[in-house]
Amino acid sequence: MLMQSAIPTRGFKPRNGSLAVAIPKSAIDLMGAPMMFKRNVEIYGEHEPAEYLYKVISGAVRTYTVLADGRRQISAFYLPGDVFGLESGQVHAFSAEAIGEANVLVVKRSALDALATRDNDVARQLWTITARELQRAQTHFLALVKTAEERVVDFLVEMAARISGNNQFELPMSRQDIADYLGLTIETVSRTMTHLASIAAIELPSSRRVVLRNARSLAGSMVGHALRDRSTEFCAL
Amino acid sequence: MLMQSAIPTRGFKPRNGSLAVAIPKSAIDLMGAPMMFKRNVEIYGEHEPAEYLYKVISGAVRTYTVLADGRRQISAFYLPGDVFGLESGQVHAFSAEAIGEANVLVVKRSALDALATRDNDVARQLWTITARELQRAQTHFLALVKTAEERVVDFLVEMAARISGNNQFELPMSRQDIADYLGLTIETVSRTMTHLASIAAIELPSSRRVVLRNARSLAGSMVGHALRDRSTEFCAL
DNA sequence: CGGCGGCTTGATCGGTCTCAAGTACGGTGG
DNA sequence: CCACCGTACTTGAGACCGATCAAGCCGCCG
Repeated sequence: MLMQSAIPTRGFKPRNGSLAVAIPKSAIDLMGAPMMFKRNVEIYGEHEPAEYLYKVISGAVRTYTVLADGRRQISAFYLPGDVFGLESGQVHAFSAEAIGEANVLVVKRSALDALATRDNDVARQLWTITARELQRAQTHFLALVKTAEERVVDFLVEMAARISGNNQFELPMSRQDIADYLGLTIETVSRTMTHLASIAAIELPSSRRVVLRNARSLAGSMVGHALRDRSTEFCAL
Repeated sequence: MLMQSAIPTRGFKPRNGSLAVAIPKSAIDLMGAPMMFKRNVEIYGEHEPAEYLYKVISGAVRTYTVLADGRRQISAFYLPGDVFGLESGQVHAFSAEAIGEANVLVVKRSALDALATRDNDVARQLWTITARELQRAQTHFLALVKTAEERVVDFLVEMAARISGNNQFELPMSRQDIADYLGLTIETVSRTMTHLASIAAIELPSSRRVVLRNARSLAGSMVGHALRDRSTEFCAL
Protein backbone atom coordinates (compact mmCIF):
# COMPACT_ATOMS: atom_id res chain seq x y z
CA MET A 1 0.00 0.00 0.00
CA LEU A 2 2.70 2.44 -0.95
CA MET A 3 0.57 4.78 -2.92
CA GLN A 4 1.70 8.19 -1.86
CA SER A 5 5.04 9.89 -2.09
CA ALA A 6 7.78 9.58 0.50
CA ILE A 7 9.46 12.91 1.00
CA PRO A 8 12.34 13.95 3.24
CA THR A 9 11.76 16.98 5.43
CA ARG A 10 13.96 20.03 5.63
CA GLY A 11 14.38 22.15 8.74
CA PHE A 12 13.34 25.77 8.92
CA LYS A 13 12.62 27.83 12.02
CA PRO A 14 10.57 31.01 12.03
CA ARG A 15 12.60 34.07 12.89
CA ASN A 16 11.04 37.48 13.09
CA GLY A 17 10.97 39.35 9.83
CA SER A 18 11.38 43.10 9.72
CA LEU A 19 8.80 44.26 7.19
CA ALA A 20 5.72 46.06 8.48
CA VAL A 21 2.35 44.53 7.67
CA ALA A 22 0.28 46.62 5.26
CA ILE A 23 -2.93 48.01 6.78
CA PRO A 24 -3.69 45.68 9.71
CA LYS A 25 -7.30 44.56 9.90
CA SER A 26 -7.29 44.03 13.65
CA ALA A 27 -5.13 44.44 16.71
CA ILE A 28 -3.97 40.88 16.24
CA ASP A 29 -2.50 41.62 12.84
CA LEU A 30 -0.16 44.07 14.54
CA MET A 31 1.35 41.22 16.48
CA GLY A 32 2.38 39.35 13.37
CA ALA A 33 5.44 39.63 11.16
CA PRO A 34 5.29 38.67 7.48
CA MET A 35 7.80 36.12 6.23
CA MET A 36 8.62 34.74 2.81
CA PHE A 37 8.98 31.01 2.31
CA LYS A 38 10.36 29.59 -0.91
CA ARG A 39 8.87 26.64 -2.73
CA ASN A 40 8.96 23.40 -0.71
CA VAL A 41 10.49 25.06 2.32
CA GLU A 42 9.27 23.82 5.70
CA ILE A 43 7.45 26.38 7.83
CA TYR A 44 7.22 24.13 10.85
CA GLY A 45 7.66 20.45 11.54
CA GLU A 46 5.48 17.78 13.08
CA HIS A 47 6.09 17.34 16.82
CA GLU A 48 7.55 20.83 17.19
CA PRO A 49 5.95 22.97 19.90
CA ALA A 50 3.21 25.12 18.37
CA GLU A 51 4.68 28.51 19.26
CA TYR A 52 3.29 30.43 16.36
CA LEU A 53 0.08 30.93 14.48
CA TYR A 54 0.21 31.62 10.75
CA LYS A 55 -1.88 33.40 8.16
CA VAL A 56 -1.32 33.06 4.44
CA ILE A 57 -0.91 36.41 2.71
CA SER A 58 0.02 35.09 -0.72
CA GLY A 59 0.92 31.73 -2.17
CA ALA A 60 -0.22 28.39 -0.80
CA VAL A 61 0.74 26.10 2.06
CA ARG A 62 0.25 22.39 2.67
CA THR A 63 0.19 20.60 6.01
CA TYR A 64 0.97 16.90 6.07
CA THR A 65 2.19 13.97 8.06
CA VAL A 66 4.32 11.04 7.00
CA LEU A 67 2.67 7.73 7.83
CA ALA A 68 4.53 4.76 9.27
CA ASP A 69 4.89 3.18 5.83
CA GLY A 70 6.45 6.32 4.36
CA ARG A 71 3.44 7.66 2.55
CA ARG A 72 2.75 11.36 2.87
CA GLN A 73 -0.80 12.30 3.82
CA ILE A 74 -1.67 15.92 3.21
CA SER A 75 -4.07 17.27 5.80
CA ALA A 76 -4.94 20.59 4.23
CA PHE A 77 -4.11 23.26 1.71
CA TYR A 78 -4.13 26.86 2.93
CA LEU A 79 -4.72 29.76 0.56
CA PRO A 80 -4.48 33.55 1.04
CA GLY A 81 -6.55 34.59 4.03
CA ASP A 82 -6.45 31.16 5.67
CA VAL A 83 -5.05 30.69 9.16
CA PHE A 84 -3.06 27.58 10.00
CA GLY A 85 -0.81 26.18 12.71
CA LEU A 86 -3.53 26.05 15.35
CA GLU A 87 -3.89 22.36 15.94
CA SER A 88 -5.43 20.65 18.88
CA GLY A 89 -2.41 20.24 21.12
CA GLN A 90 0.65 22.10 22.33
CA VAL A 91 2.59 20.40 19.58
CA HIS A 92 2.06 20.49 15.83
CA ALA A 93 0.30 17.36 14.65
CA PHE A 94 1.41 18.07 11.07
CA SER A 95 4.28 19.65 9.24
CA ALA A 96 3.72 22.72 7.07
CA GLU A 97 5.46 23.64 3.83
CA ALA A 98 5.16 26.39 1.27
CA ILE A 99 3.85 24.93 -1.97
CA GLY A 100 5.11 27.75 -4.14
CA GLU A 101 6.72 30.99 -2.99
CA ALA A 102 4.54 32.03 -0.07
CA ASN A 103 4.19 35.13 2.06
CA VAL A 104 2.99 34.21 5.54
CA LEU A 105 2.11 36.31 8.56
CA VAL A 106 3.64 34.81 11.70
CA VAL A 107 2.09 35.49 15.13
CA LYS A 108 3.41 34.38 18.49
CA ARG A 109 0.98 32.11 20.31
CA SER A 110 2.07 33.14 23.79
CA ALA A 111 1.21 36.77 23.11
CA LEU A 112 -2.08 35.72 21.61
CA ASP A 113 -2.94 33.46 24.53
CA ALA A 114 -2.09 36.20 26.99
CA LEU A 115 -4.36 38.55 25.10
CA ALA A 116 -7.10 35.94 25.04
CA THR A 117 -7.19 35.58 28.79
CA ARG A 118 -8.08 39.25 29.06
CA ASP A 119 -9.95 39.90 25.84
CA ASN A 120 -12.95 37.64 25.47
CA ASP A 121 -13.23 38.49 21.82
CA VAL A 122 -9.77 37.20 21.04
CA ALA A 123 -10.51 33.99 22.88
CA ARG A 124 -13.64 33.64 20.81
CA GLN A 125 -11.68 34.12 17.61
CA LEU A 126 -9.22 31.41 18.54
CA TRP A 127 -12.10 29.09 19.23
CA THR A 128 -13.65 29.99 15.88
CA ILE A 129 -10.44 29.17 14.07
CA THR A 130 -10.33 25.76 15.75
CA ALA A 131 -13.99 25.18 14.92
CA ARG A 132 -13.37 26.03 11.27
CA GLU A 133 -10.43 23.64 11.20
CA LEU A 134 -12.68 20.95 12.63
CA GLN A 135 -15.25 21.64 9.94
CA ARG A 136 -12.55 21.33 7.31
CA ALA A 137 -11.26 18.08 8.76
CA GLN A 138 -14.77 16.61 8.85
CA THR A 139 -15.42 17.46 5.22
CA HIS A 140 -12.06 16.06 4.14
CA PHE A 141 -12.71 12.98 6.21
CA LEU A 142 -16.01 12.31 4.46
CA ALA A 143 -14.30 12.66 1.09
CA LEU A 144 -12.02 9.74 1.86
CA VAL A 145 -14.80 7.17 1.84
CA LYS A 146 -15.88 8.02 -1.69
CA THR A 147 -14.75 6.80 -5.08
CA ALA A 148 -11.71 8.26 -6.80
CA GLU A 149 -13.84 10.22 -9.23
CA GLU A 150 -15.99 11.71 -6.49
CA ARG A 151 -12.94 12.73 -4.52
CA VAL A 152 -11.39 14.49 -7.49
CA VAL A 153 -14.63 16.24 -8.41
CA ASP A 154 -15.17 17.38 -4.83
CA PHE A 155 -11.64 18.65 -4.73
CA LEU A 156 -11.95 20.62 -7.95
CA VAL A 157 -15.26 22.15 -6.94
CA GLU A 158 -13.82 23.15 -3.58
CA MET A 159 -10.77 24.67 -5.20
CA ALA A 160 -12.89 26.59 -7.68
CA ALA A 161 -14.83 28.10 -4.81
CA ARG A 162 -11.78 28.92 -2.75
CA ILE A 163 -9.52 30.22 -5.49
CA SER A 164 -11.69 32.07 -7.93
CA GLY A 165 -15.33 32.00 -6.96
CA ASN A 166 -16.12 31.23 -10.58
CA ASN A 167 -15.54 28.15 -12.66
CA GLN A 168 -11.97 28.43 -13.80
CA PHE A 169 -8.77 28.57 -11.87
CA GLU A 170 -5.12 27.64 -11.68
CA LEU A 171 -4.18 24.82 -9.33
CA PRO A 172 -1.35 25.94 -7.08
CA MET A 173 -0.32 22.37 -6.27
CA SER A 174 1.03 19.38 -8.17
CA ARG A 175 -0.78 16.18 -9.05
CA GLN A 176 1.26 14.46 -6.37
CA ASP A 177 0.00 16.95 -3.77
CA ILE A 178 -3.56 16.34 -4.88
CA ALA A 179 -3.05 12.57 -4.74
CA ASP A 180 -1.59 12.75 -1.23
CA TYR A 181 -4.47 14.98 -0.17
CA LEU A 182 -7.15 12.69 -1.56
CA GLY A 183 -5.54 9.41 -0.52
CA LEU A 184 -5.04 8.32 -4.12
CA THR A 185 -2.08 7.73 -6.38
CA ILE A 186 -0.83 10.30 -8.82
CA GLU A 187 -1.79 8.01 -11.68
CA THR A 188 -5.37 7.72 -10.50
CA VAL A 189 -5.68 11.48 -10.12
CA SER A 190 -4.23 12.03 -13.56
CA ARG A 191 -6.44 9.41 -15.17
CA THR A 192 -9.53 10.72 -13.43
CA MET A 193 -8.93 14.28 -14.56
CA THR A 194 -8.31 13.11 -18.10
CA HIS A 195 -11.52 11.14 -17.91
CA LEU A 196 -13.49 14.11 -16.58
CA ALA A 197 -12.15 16.15 -19.50
CA SER A 198 -13.08 13.39 -21.97
CA ILE A 199 -16.69 13.46 -20.83
CA ALA A 200 -16.63 17.26 -20.99
CA ALA A 201 -17.23 17.67 -17.27
CA ILE A 202 -14.13 19.84 -17.15
CA GLU A 203 -11.59 21.39 -19.52
CA LEU A 204 -7.84 21.28 -19.05
CA PRO A 205 -6.26 24.12 -21.06
CA SER A 206 -3.02 23.17 -19.32
CA SER A 207 -2.29 20.61 -16.64
CA ARG A 208 -2.66 23.14 -13.84
CA ARG A 209 -5.48 25.17 -15.36
CA VAL A 210 -8.99 23.83 -14.81
CA VAL A 211 -12.37 24.92 -16.15
CA LEU A 212 -15.43 23.35 -14.56
CA ARG A 213 -17.94 22.72 -17.29
CA ASN A 214 -21.22 22.06 -15.55
CA ALA A 215 -20.29 23.18 -12.08
CA ARG A 216 -23.86 22.82 -11.00
CA SER A 217 -24.15 19.12 -11.62
CA LEU A 218 -20.64 18.55 -10.30
CA ALA A 219 -21.50 20.42 -7.13
CA GLY A 220 -24.63 18.32 -6.78
CA SER A 221 -22.53 15.29 -6.03
CA MET A 222 -20.50 17.08 -3.41
CA VAL A 223 -19.56 15.73 -0.02
CA GLY A 224 -20.21 17.34 3.27
CA HIS A 225 -22.95 19.53 2.00
CA ALA A 226 -24.14 20.15 5.50
CA LEU A 227 -20.64 20.81 6.71
CA ARG A 228 -20.25 23.79 4.45
CA ASP A 229 -22.49 26.08 6.43
CA ARG A 230 -20.43 29.19 6.83
CA SER A 231 -22.31 30.19 9.93
CA THR A 232 -19.23 30.32 12.10
CA GLU A 233 -18.52 33.97 12.58
CA PHE A 234 -15.84 35.65 10.53
CA CYS A 235 -12.50 35.96 12.24
CA ALA A 236 -10.42 39.03 11.57
CA LEU A 237 -7.09 37.47 12.49
CA MET B 1 -19.82 1.63 -3.88
CA LEU B 2 -22.65 0.72 -1.58
CA MET B 3 -20.58 -0.70 1.19
CA GLN B 4 -22.17 0.70 4.29
CA SER B 5 -25.62 0.34 5.69
CA ALA B 6 -28.56 2.56 4.81
CA ILE B 7 -30.62 3.33 7.87
CA PRO B 8 -33.79 5.36 8.37
CA THR B 9 -33.71 7.98 11.11
CA ARG B 10 -36.20 8.35 13.91
CA GLY B 11 -37.11 11.64 15.50
CA PHE B 12 -36.47 12.41 19.16
CA LYS B 13 -36.26 15.79 20.86
CA PRO B 14 -34.57 16.38 24.18
CA ARG B 15 -36.97 17.31 26.93
CA ASN B 16 -35.78 18.06 30.43
CA GLY B 17 -35.54 15.07 32.66
CA SER B 18 -36.26 15.32 36.35
CA LEU B 19 -33.55 13.24 38.00
CA ALA B 20 -30.82 15.08 39.87
CA VAL B 21 -27.23 14.56 38.75
CA ALA B 22 -25.15 12.72 41.31
CA ILE B 23 -22.30 14.77 42.76
CA PRO B 24 -21.62 17.46 40.13
CA LYS B 25 -17.93 17.87 39.30
CA SER B 26 -18.22 21.52 38.27
CA ALA B 27 -20.67 24.39 38.07
CA ILE B 28 -21.45 23.34 34.54
CA ASP B 29 -22.68 19.93 35.59
CA LEU B 30 -25.39 21.67 37.57
CA MET B 31 -26.79 23.10 34.37
CA GLY B 32 -27.36 19.68 32.86
CA ALA B 33 -30.21 17.24 33.16
CA PRO B 34 -29.66 13.50 32.74
CA MET B 35 -31.76 11.67 30.17
CA MET B 36 -32.12 8.04 29.19
CA PHE B 37 -32.09 7.03 25.56
CA LYS B 38 -33.03 3.54 24.48
CA ARG B 39 -31.11 1.48 21.95
CA ASN B 40 -31.03 3.05 18.46
CA VAL B 41 -32.98 6.10 19.53
CA GLU B 42 -31.95 9.40 17.97
CA ILE B 43 -30.58 12.03 20.35
CA TYR B 44 -30.39 14.74 17.73
CA GLY B 45 -30.53 14.90 13.97
CA GLU B 46 -28.24 16.30 11.31
CA HIS B 47 -29.12 19.87 10.33
CA GLU B 48 -30.94 20.52 13.58
CA PRO B 49 -29.84 23.63 15.46
CA ALA B 50 -27.20 22.70 18.03
CA GLU B 51 -29.07 23.87 21.11
CA TYR B 52 -27.62 21.37 23.53
CA LEU B 53 -24.34 19.91 24.57
CA TYR B 54 -24.19 16.31 25.76
CA LYS B 55 -22.09 14.22 28.06
CA VAL B 56 -22.27 10.45 28.19
CA ILE B 57 -22.85 9.13 31.71
CA SER B 58 -23.34 5.49 30.80
CA GLY B 59 -23.75 3.51 27.59
CA ALA B 60 -22.42 4.55 24.22
CA VAL B 61 -23.41 6.98 21.48
CA ARG B 62 -22.59 7.14 17.78
CA THR B 63 -22.66 10.21 15.54
CA TYR B 64 -23.06 9.72 11.82
CA THR B 65 -24.14 11.17 8.55
CA VAL B 66 -25.85 9.51 5.61
CA LEU B 67 -23.95 10.07 2.38
CA ALA B 68 -25.61 10.92 -0.90
CA ASP B 69 -25.50 7.28 -2.01
CA GLY B 70 -27.26 6.08 1.13
CA ARG B 71 -24.24 4.77 2.99
CA ARG B 72 -23.97 5.64 6.64
CA GLN B 73 -20.63 7.05 7.77
CA ILE B 74 -20.08 7.02 11.49
CA SER B 75 -18.08 10.01 12.67
CA ALA B 76 -17.41 8.97 16.23
CA PHE B 77 -18.27 6.75 19.16
CA TYR B 78 -18.73 8.43 22.53
CA LEU B 79 -18.24 6.53 25.77
CA PRO B 80 -18.90 7.47 29.41
CA GLY B 81 -17.20 10.78 30.21
CA ASP B 82 -17.10 11.93 26.58
CA VAL B 83 -18.73 15.16 25.51
CA PHE B 84 -20.48 15.39 22.16
CA GLY B 85 -22.80 17.65 20.21
CA LEU B 86 -20.34 20.52 19.97
CA GLU B 87 -19.67 20.65 16.26
CA SER B 88 -18.24 23.49 14.32
CA GLY B 89 -21.38 25.36 13.32
CA GLN B 90 -24.72 26.47 14.72
CA VAL B 91 -26.20 23.34 13.25
CA HIS B 92 -25.37 19.70 13.89
CA ALA B 93 -23.21 18.29 11.13
CA PHE B 94 -24.05 14.76 12.23
CA SER B 95 -26.90 12.85 13.81
CA ALA B 96 -26.45 11.18 17.18
CA GLU B 97 -27.99 7.92 18.38
CA ALA B 98 -27.74 5.79 21.47
CA ILE B 99 -26.02 2.51 20.61
CA GLY B 100 -27.33 0.64 23.60
CA GLU B 101 -29.36 2.02 26.48
CA ALA B 102 -27.55 5.27 27.29
CA ASN B 103 -27.72 7.79 30.08
CA VAL B 104 -26.75 11.23 28.81
CA LEU B 105 -26.34 14.58 30.53
CA VAL B 106 -27.98 17.33 28.47
CA VAL B 107 -26.83 20.94 28.80
CA LYS B 108 -28.36 23.99 27.14
CA ARG B 109 -25.89 25.73 24.86
CA SER B 110 -27.37 29.20 25.30
CA ALA B 111 -26.81 29.08 29.04
CA LEU B 112 -23.32 27.78 28.50
CA ASP B 113 -22.49 30.48 25.98
CA ALA B 114 -23.80 33.17 28.28
CA LEU B 115 -21.65 31.83 31.05
CA ALA B 116 -18.66 31.69 28.72
CA THR B 117 -18.84 35.38 27.88
CA ARG B 118 -18.36 36.19 31.55
CA ASP B 119 -16.31 33.28 32.76
CA ASN B 120 -13.08 32.93 30.85
CA ASP B 121 -12.54 29.46 32.21
CA VAL B 122 -15.78 28.18 30.75
CA ALA B 123 -14.90 29.68 27.38
CA ARG B 124 -11.58 27.91 27.58
CA GLN B 125 -13.27 24.62 28.32
CA LEU B 126 -15.54 24.94 25.31
CA TRP B 127 -12.50 25.60 23.19
CA THR B 128 -10.77 22.57 24.65
CA ILE B 129 -13.71 20.35 23.81
CA THR B 130 -13.62 21.56 20.22
CA ALA B 131 -9.87 21.02 20.08
CA ARG B 132 -10.25 17.49 21.36
CA GLU B 133 -12.91 16.82 18.77
CA LEU B 134 -10.54 18.10 16.11
CA GLN B 135 -7.84 15.79 17.38
CA ARG B 136 -10.24 12.88 17.20
CA ALA B 137 -11.31 13.77 13.68
CA GLN B 138 -7.69 14.02 12.53
CA THR B 139 -6.82 10.61 13.93
CA HIS B 140 -9.92 9.05 12.41
CA PHE B 141 -9.13 10.75 9.14
CA LEU B 142 -5.63 9.27 9.02
CA ALA B 143 -7.06 5.81 9.69
CA LEU B 144 -9.10 5.95 6.50
CA VAL B 145 -6.07 5.90 4.22
CA LYS B 146 -4.78 2.63 5.64
CA THR B 147 -5.46 -0.99 4.82
CA ALA B 148 -8.47 -2.82 6.24
CA GLU B 149 -6.34 -4.71 8.71
CA GLU B 150 -4.59 -1.60 9.96
CA ARG B 151 -7.92 0.16 10.43
CA VAL B 152 -9.36 -2.69 12.44
CA VAL B 153 -6.23 -3.04 14.58
CA ASP B 154 -6.14 0.69 15.26
CA PHE B 155 -9.77 0.59 16.18
CA LEU B 156 -9.39 -2.29 18.60
CA VAL B 157 -6.36 -0.75 20.26
CA GLU B 158 -8.18 2.54 20.65
CA MET B 159 -11.22 0.82 22.11
CA ALA B 160 -9.08 -1.14 24.54
CA ALA B 161 -7.57 2.10 25.78
CA ARG B 162 -10.88 3.91 26.06
CA ILE B 163 -12.99 1.14 27.52
CA SER B 164 -10.80 -0.78 29.88
CA GLY B 165 -7.29 0.54 30.00
CA ASN B 166 -6.11 -3.06 29.81
CA ASN B 167 -6.18 -5.60 27.03
CA GLN B 168 -9.64 -7.04 27.15
CA PHE B 169 -12.99 -5.44 26.74
CA GLU B 170 -16.52 -5.77 25.46
CA LEU B 171 -17.38 -3.92 22.26
CA PRO B 172 -20.51 -1.84 22.80
CA MET B 173 -21.25 -1.62 19.07
CA SER B 174 -22.12 -4.03 16.28
CA ARG B 175 -19.91 -5.14 13.39
CA GLN B 176 -21.98 -2.92 11.14
CA ASP B 177 -21.23 0.10 13.33
CA ILE B 178 -17.53 -0.72 13.20
CA ALA B 179 -17.67 -1.11 9.43
CA ASP B 180 -19.44 2.20 8.98
CA TYR B 181 -16.93 3.84 11.28
CA LEU B 182 -13.91 2.46 9.45
CA GLY B 183 -15.27 2.89 5.93
CA LEU B 184 -15.32 -0.87 5.31
CA THR B 185 -18.01 -3.50 4.81
CA ILE B 186 -19.27 -5.68 7.59
CA GLU B 187 -17.82 -8.71 5.80
CA THR B 188 -14.36 -7.20 5.68
CA VAL B 189 -14.49 -6.29 9.36
CA SER B 190 -15.65 -9.77 10.27
CA ARG B 191 -13.05 -11.48 8.09
CA THR B 192 -10.28 -9.26 9.41
CA MET B 193 -11.14 -9.96 13.02
CA THR B 194 -11.31 -13.67 12.33
CA HIS B 195 -7.94 -13.43 10.64
CA LEU B 196 -6.42 -11.52 13.57
CA ALA B 197 -7.68 -14.25 15.86
CA SER B 198 -6.27 -16.95 13.58
CA ILE B 199 -2.79 -15.44 13.80
CA ALA B 200 -3.23 -15.11 17.58
CA ALA B 201 -3.01 -11.33 17.50
CA ILE B 202 -6.32 -11.25 19.35
CA GLU B 203 -8.76 -13.64 20.97
CA LEU B 204 -12.51 -13.59 20.48
CA PRO B 205 -14.19 -15.34 23.42
CA SER B 206 -17.45 -14.08 21.94
CA SER B 207 -18.17 -11.87 18.97
CA ARG B 208 -18.33 -8.75 21.13
CA ARG B 209 -15.57 -9.67 23.55
CA VAL B 210 -12.00 -8.94 22.46
CA VAL B 211 -8.65 -9.77 24.04
CA LEU B 212 -5.61 -8.09 22.56
CA ARG B 213 -2.83 -10.63 22.55
CA ASN B 214 0.35 -8.67 21.93
CA ALA B 215 -0.99 -5.20 22.44
CA ARG B 216 2.49 -3.83 22.24
CA SER B 217 3.17 -4.91 18.68
CA LEU B 218 -0.36 -4.01 17.64
CA ALA B 219 0.05 -0.55 19.12
CA GLY B 220 3.30 -0.16 17.26
CA SER B 221 1.44 -0.07 13.98
CA MET B 222 -0.98 2.55 15.19
CA VAL B 223 -2.07 5.63 13.28
CA GLY B 224 -1.91 9.12 14.49
CA HIS B 225 0.74 8.46 17.02
CA ALA B 226 1.54 12.14 17.19
CA LEU B 227 -2.09 13.07 17.41
CA ARG B 228 -2.56 11.17 20.62
CA ASP B 229 -0.75 13.63 22.81
CA ARG B 230 -3.15 14.22 25.63
CA SER B 231 -1.69 17.61 26.35
CA THR B 232 -4.94 19.47 25.93
CA GLU B 233 -6.05 20.32 29.41
CA PHE B 234 -8.66 18.24 31.13
CA CYS B 235 -12.14 19.61 30.91
CA ALA B 236 -14.44 19.14 33.86
CA LEU B 237 -17.68 19.51 31.93
C1' DC C 1 -38.92 -25.48 18.65
C1' DG C 2 -39.03 -21.86 15.30
C1' DG C 3 -37.63 -17.51 13.80
C1' DC C 4 -34.89 -13.58 13.46
C1' DG C 5 -30.84 -10.53 13.89
C1' DG C 6 -26.09 -10.48 14.12
C1' DC C 7 -22.13 -12.60 12.56
C1' DT C 8 -19.20 -15.60 9.60
C1' DT C 9 -17.58 -17.77 5.47
C1' DG C 10 -17.12 -18.57 0.43
C1' DA C 11 -16.78 -17.23 -4.64
C1' DT C 12 -16.49 -13.74 -7.83
C1' DC C 13 -16.13 -8.98 -9.54
C1' DG C 14 -14.28 -4.47 -9.99
C1' DG C 15 -11.75 -0.22 -8.75
C1' DT C 16 -7.49 1.37 -7.63
C1' DC C 17 -2.60 0.40 -7.05
C1' DT C 18 1.72 -0.99 -9.10
C1' DC C 19 5.08 -1.16 -12.45
C1' DA C 20 6.63 0.60 -16.69
C1' DA C 21 6.93 3.57 -20.66
C1' DG C 22 6.07 7.49 -23.02
C1' DT C 23 5.01 12.70 -23.61
C1' DA C 24 4.87 17.80 -22.60
C1' DC C 25 7.04 21.64 -20.64
C1' DG C 26 10.33 24.91 -18.65
C1' DG C 27 14.95 26.06 -17.79
C1' DT C 28 19.87 26.11 -18.93
C1' DG C 29 23.84 26.15 -21.71
C1' DG C 30 25.87 26.12 -26.16
C1' DC D 1 17.76 29.92 -31.41
C1' DC D 2 18.15 25.29 -30.60
C1' DA D 3 19.75 21.00 -28.03
C1' DC D 4 19.57 19.10 -23.85
C1' DC D 5 17.92 17.98 -19.47
C1' DG D 6 14.98 17.24 -15.50
C1' DT D 7 10.53 17.43 -13.63
C1' DA D 8 5.76 16.97 -14.01
C1' DC D 9 2.29 14.67 -16.11
C1' DT D 10 0.00 11.03 -18.96
C1' DT D 11 -1.00 6.48 -20.57
C1' DG D 12 -1.03 1.37 -20.62
C1' DA D 13 -1.13 -3.59 -18.78
C1' DG D 14 -1.55 -6.51 -15.03
C1' DA D 15 -2.08 -7.59 -9.99
C1' DC D 16 -4.42 -7.23 -5.70
C1' DC D 17 -7.42 -5.73 -2.03
C1' DG D 18 -11.79 -5.11 -0.57
C1' DA D 19 -16.77 -4.93 -2.32
C1' DT D 20 -20.53 -7.60 -3.76
C1' DC D 21 -23.52 -11.44 -3.94
C1' DA D 22 -24.90 -15.52 -1.64
C1' DA D 23 -25.19 -19.07 1.81
C1' DG D 24 -24.77 -20.76 6.20
C1' DC D 25 -24.13 -20.48 11.37
C1' DC D 26 -24.85 -18.96 16.09
C1' DG D 27 -27.35 -17.19 19.98
C1' DC D 28 -31.26 -15.33 21.85
C1' DC D 29 -36.10 -14.76 22.65
C1' DG D 30 -40.77 -15.84 21.98
